[in-house]
Parts: sequence; structure tokens; C-alpha cells
Amino acid sequence: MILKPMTKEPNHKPHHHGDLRTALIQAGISLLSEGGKESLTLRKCAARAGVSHAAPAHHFDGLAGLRAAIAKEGFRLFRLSMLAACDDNNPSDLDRLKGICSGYLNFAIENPALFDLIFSAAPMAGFEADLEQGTTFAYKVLRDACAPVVPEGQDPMVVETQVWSLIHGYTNLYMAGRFGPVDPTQQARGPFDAVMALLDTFDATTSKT
Amino acid sequence: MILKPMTKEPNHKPHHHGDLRTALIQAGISLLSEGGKESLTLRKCAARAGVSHAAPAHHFDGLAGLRAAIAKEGFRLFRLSMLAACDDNNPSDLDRLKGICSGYLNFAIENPALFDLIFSAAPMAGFEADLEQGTTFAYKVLRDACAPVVPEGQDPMVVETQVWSLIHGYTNLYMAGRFGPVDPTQQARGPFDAVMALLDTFDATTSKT
DNA sequence: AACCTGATCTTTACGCTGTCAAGTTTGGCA
DNA sequence: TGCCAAACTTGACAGCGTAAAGATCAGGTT
Repeated sequence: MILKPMTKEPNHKPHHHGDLRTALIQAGISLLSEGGKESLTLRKCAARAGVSHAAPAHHFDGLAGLRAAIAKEGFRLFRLSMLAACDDNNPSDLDRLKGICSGYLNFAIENPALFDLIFSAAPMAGFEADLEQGTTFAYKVLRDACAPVVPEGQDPMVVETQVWSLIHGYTNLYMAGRFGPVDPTQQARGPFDAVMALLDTFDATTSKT
Repeated sequence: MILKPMTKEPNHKPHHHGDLRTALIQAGISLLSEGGKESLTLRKCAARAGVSHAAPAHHFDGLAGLRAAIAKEGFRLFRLSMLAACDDNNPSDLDRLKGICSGYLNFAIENPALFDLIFSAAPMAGFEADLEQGTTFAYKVLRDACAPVVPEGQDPMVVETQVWSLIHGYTNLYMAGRFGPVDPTQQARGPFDAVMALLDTFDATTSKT
């Protein structure tokens, strides 16, 4: 009688490669951080993973699918960056919100091409479902940080829109060099204090205690 | 001996185009608005202008140069859109600023790919000089609109950074569909009122008369 | 008049890209 | 065992940016 392997993973195991799908995503992230968004290529990802140029087609639906998958992972890292910037010991609600925003900018400075990718919807048409999941996942961090400073009786969406627009706009403009040269060491962040100062005004609306 | 053509037939068109450079830029803008940023191609621009695919090389330094030239024209149109949205009869300083911001969003809705192009620095590396000229040209409109609401003794850069980040961030997020589907008719602009509401708070800082 | 020179545009070619179609390998199962 | 479907390879194709070299033309020089 034939003995069947008892320990079998529930998922289909790739035959040649250990986990090609993950390897391709990681290769793509590396390519993005090394050569910018122009360097993200199906063929380069395949070569870096050690497979033929057409192998990615079996794991992603074309380049758009790969980009969507990378964006999904990018949102996960983005969320971690936001949380890492405000894990101080019991800061105030406002300090926590400012920390989240600081992490927002940090992530863009540390991963410029990946930040660009996750917020560019165009080249991932047809994958809105995957993207929306990643968006809401990361957006929840910002939403939770905004909640404590929302005035009573006001729609939380108002403050969320204001804060998100503010930090997202500053980050984009800073990364595009509109506030001067970008400093990859995060020492010089341009007039970021102006953003923090405006966030400070959100405190006054609720500090009635 | 292989016979060679002794008489040259006029199979070549006249080697002079009226204003090929301008025609290529206009063709590029049309391509952007019709097919999105992926449709902007040197060869398509050349074909639309009725010249061979390599003709643009003599007027622009590659694709990056064409993009920079298109961006420069885009900034001019962008400035006009901002000004057109606030040419009411003697509005207040704050209403004027809100009109500028409304025009900011209008331009992005009406010219999504062009708006994307003018604020994406990456694919135009080496042409910062051209771009900075266009940026400052359009930025001056926003700066002038911010000036009247700057509190006395404060650096105008603070308010400019806050307002620019706010409107730029909202426009980008709205265009990326983060506030729901984009409405090309400009009827539904998402939670844009939240941005306007925050701009209203800038009034209180100076209304001491 | 003939000549030349630089600018403009064409032609050809190369490598890289995404994508498709068809063939090959492999692991697991009846 | 023999088969099957998934994973991957191979080959081909059109479109892309770019470079080199040829063709044409306008205008000034001699």
C-alpha cells in the first residue's frame, strides 16, 4: 500500500518554487525602493525571483494585478509606520494624532515609490476591491486617532477629511519637492511645523474640560 | 548591377511643419484627456501631429522633456482654472481664497491626467528648472489669495503651507476615489464642505477689526 | 549662379516591455 | 499504475523609447 504524506499543508503548494507569489511581491517592493516606480516590471520581478518572464501571469492578473498586490502589502507597512510613530507612553489624544501624521510622512520619506503606488489608483483599474480593503485598513488608524478630537454632535467624517487631506497633501507636496529638496534622513521635513500647528487648533474645539 | 531609382518620387512630405513643438504639446494634452496618463506616448503624439515617430526628439529631450513641456502648459491652464473660479464681484478675502481652492479641485476634475502629470515630479527628472517656473507661477495665485488672511506678525508660509496642503490633499484623495466615485460633472464633490469649513476658521484669526 | 551649412524630419534598427498561445514539468490522487 | 491540473517555460508579437544615419529644405556666402 502507498503511504500518503500525513503532513500536508491545506493550501496548494507550488511545485517548483516555495512561495512564488510572495517572492514576486517582495521582489517588486525591492525594485520600487531601489529604482523608483519605473523599475517595477513583471520581467524584472520574475528574474529576481528566479523564474521565467511569464511566470507571474499565473499568480497575478497582469501588471495591474501585481501592483494591486504590492499596494495591499504596502498599506500594511504604511499602517505599521503610522502606529510606530506614536507608541509613546500615554500621550494626549492630540499628540497621538500628531504622531500618526508624523508616521504618515515618515512612511513616504522612507518608501517614496511604494507610497506613490498605494495612492495611485489609475494603474490598478479592476482591482478596486483589493485596494479598498487596504485603504480602509490603514484609514482606520487615522480615523481612530481623529475620533477623540471630534467635537460633540459633529460628523466625524468632517475632522477625518480635514486631517487626512492636510497630512496627505503636505506629504505629496513635500515628496514632489515643492517645499525644497527632500531629505531622506528625515532631518529636514520642510515647513511641517505648519501642519502640526494647524492640528493644534483641533484641540481647542474639544478642550472644554 | 542592381538598378537604383534615378528619379526621386515625392514620397517624402515637406520637412517643415508649421509649429511642430506646439502641435506635439497639444497632441499630448489631447491624448492625456482622452486616454489617461498611459496614453501619453512619443509615438502617438508624433502620429497625431502627422510626423514620423522620431520627430519629437528634435524638439524635446525624450519623453521626460515632452512631459515637462506639457506640464508647463498644464500649469498655465491650472492657474486660469483657479482664477476663473473666483472672479465674482468683489468677494471677501476669505471667499476669494475659497474660490481659488474650488478652482483647484475643478481643474483636477476636468483634467485628471494633466493634473496628475503636473504634480508628479518623478518622470521629469532633469527638468526641474522648467517645472519650478510653472509651479511658482501657479503657486503665486494661491499665495496672493492666502496673504489677506495671514495673521499679523506670522510668516505667510505657515498659512500657505496649511491651505495648499489641505486643498492639494483633498483633491488628490478625491481624484483617487477615496471619498467615493468621482463625478466628472462636478455635481458631487464628496465631503468638500469639510475643507471649506476649515478654511472658514482662517477668517477668525484676522477678523479683529 | 553654385555651394555649403545647419535645422528639420524620415528611416532603420535595437533592446525592453506586457501579453498571449502552446508546450513542458511536477506533485498528488483515483 | 496512469492520469490530471496546476506551475512554470518557451516562443512570438506589437508597442514603447531611443539612437544613428540618411533625406530634404531654408537661407546665407562666395
